[in-house]
Amino acid sequence: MSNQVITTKPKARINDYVSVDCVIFGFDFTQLNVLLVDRVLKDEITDKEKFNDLTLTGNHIYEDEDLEAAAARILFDLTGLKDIYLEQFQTFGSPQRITRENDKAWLAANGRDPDQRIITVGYYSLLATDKVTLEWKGRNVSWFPVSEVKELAFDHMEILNEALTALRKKLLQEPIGFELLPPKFTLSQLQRLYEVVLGVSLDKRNFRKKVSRMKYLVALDEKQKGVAHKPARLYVFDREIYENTRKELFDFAI
Amino acid sequence: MSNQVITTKPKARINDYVSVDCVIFGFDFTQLNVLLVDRVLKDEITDKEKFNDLTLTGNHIYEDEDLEAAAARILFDLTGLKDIYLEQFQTFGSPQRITRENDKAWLAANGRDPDQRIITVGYYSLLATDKVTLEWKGRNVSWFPVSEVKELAFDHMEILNEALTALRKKLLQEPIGFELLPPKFTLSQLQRLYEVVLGVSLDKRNFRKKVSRMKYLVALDEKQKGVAHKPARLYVFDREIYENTRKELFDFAI
DNA sequence: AATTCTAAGTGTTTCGATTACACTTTCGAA
DNA sequence: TTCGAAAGTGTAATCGAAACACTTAGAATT
Repeated sequence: MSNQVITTKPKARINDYVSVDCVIFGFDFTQLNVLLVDRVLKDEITDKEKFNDLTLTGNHIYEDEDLEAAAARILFDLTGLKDIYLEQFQTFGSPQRITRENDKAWLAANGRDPDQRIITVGYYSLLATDKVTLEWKGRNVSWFPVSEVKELAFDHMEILNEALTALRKKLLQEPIGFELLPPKFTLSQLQRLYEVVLGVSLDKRNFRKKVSRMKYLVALDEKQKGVAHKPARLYVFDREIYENTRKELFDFAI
Repeated sequence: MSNQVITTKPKARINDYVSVDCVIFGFDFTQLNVLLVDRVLKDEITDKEKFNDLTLTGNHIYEDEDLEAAAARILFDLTGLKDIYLEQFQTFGSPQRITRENDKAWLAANGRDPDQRIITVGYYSLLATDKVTLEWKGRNVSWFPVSEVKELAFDHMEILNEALTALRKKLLQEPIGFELLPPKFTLSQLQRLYEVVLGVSLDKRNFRKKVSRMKYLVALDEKQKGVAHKPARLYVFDREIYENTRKELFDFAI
């Protein structure tokens, strides 16, 4: 059986036992959202928005492809964007990852061995845009508020939970929140981001006092427009200042 | 060719493309050490203690085996110990992991395809003992001070560096230092552990003030014996108190 | 028995960060 | 012109971090 290669890259998978899954987070100034794909083909959908037919976006790894490159490729397919923030957070490889009957049935129906354990390298990514494809491989794609997702297909709920835990830890230590915001943002938007992701509420004055110490958060001579209240000042994150002034944390929690 | 199975477990590897590597750390009250294996068989050693023939301890994953179970198995083989602290820290899967000629030659000589990319799930483990086997699969095994290891076979130096970074981050946030100490230890030993692992020097009085706030660090009515100076009080880490009083950190570094 | 060596153990002050808390301002919309 | 809604601003109290030097207890030596 001949296999016509039409791209310049060889597209052979390294094997069927390893995949990369990508937990794509987005922020709409109100909630933290995650991009989910319906595993049922668009044509065949009967019962809309059943969470247990929703999955994270995953894919196999090609022969000459780095793990992170595979995650970036998934992202590019869904957003058309490159150079997106990506972070490897955990690898999942329990032999009993798939237990539910409907998951096994889906795998069998899609030509895979439901008892074959797959090792999945998990990445999460942070998007500052809500522009994504609405369809991927003939399947519906859409944003869901993380707080409302209670059940997903396969073990993807566990993967999402671990991604969220990793994101929170990271956010507590490094200024990655900016990856979820447009280049120019207000302090209230930034505060809301921290509140939503960490699940806490923060005092406005104390928050502003704290961020005013961060030199890499630069105030612009520019204000919000078209809002029905006092317009907020806009800020940018200056990566260069951050890289030059960042210091290691040595406040240990023994 | 028949293959006699003598254990009760099926010993088939899931495949040859995935492995688990285990970075085994130990602490001798003076230095942080790492357990390394000479990839050259004992019989064949000509030039002793060449770092570029030293490797971390890794292994394949069996069919019915969890990733962490595979790491625990490696540990058990080397120490005879179970329930060792284990932490998954990163998965390595670059297609160009092996570049050096001597590494490729070693793989070829050991019946493997030197150009076959292997995906390795990295765990680190913390040992409170220096008791380990001195031989593993016919190879020398020994402790080396982490600070003196500059070069390792394959990409194991990178893996060790990432493990060390992960260990430091973890140590800054959770009281895992106790895993590297015997059940009873002195405050000076604990301080030295933090200094060595984090690569800093700490003020004795401030350190003691800080740890005295940690309720799970329990002072015993017991002292060091046989030391040629004022004997230090012994302490234990009370895991139960820790679990019951631990609170999430919400001091974010924006 | 006295001396020496070595690490254990102990308190105070200064400084900076965290917390708690309420009113005025500026815009668009009605 | 008024109203609604979010932006923006300061102070006092408390807590933790950092800097810093001498005394004590035991083993080893004389």
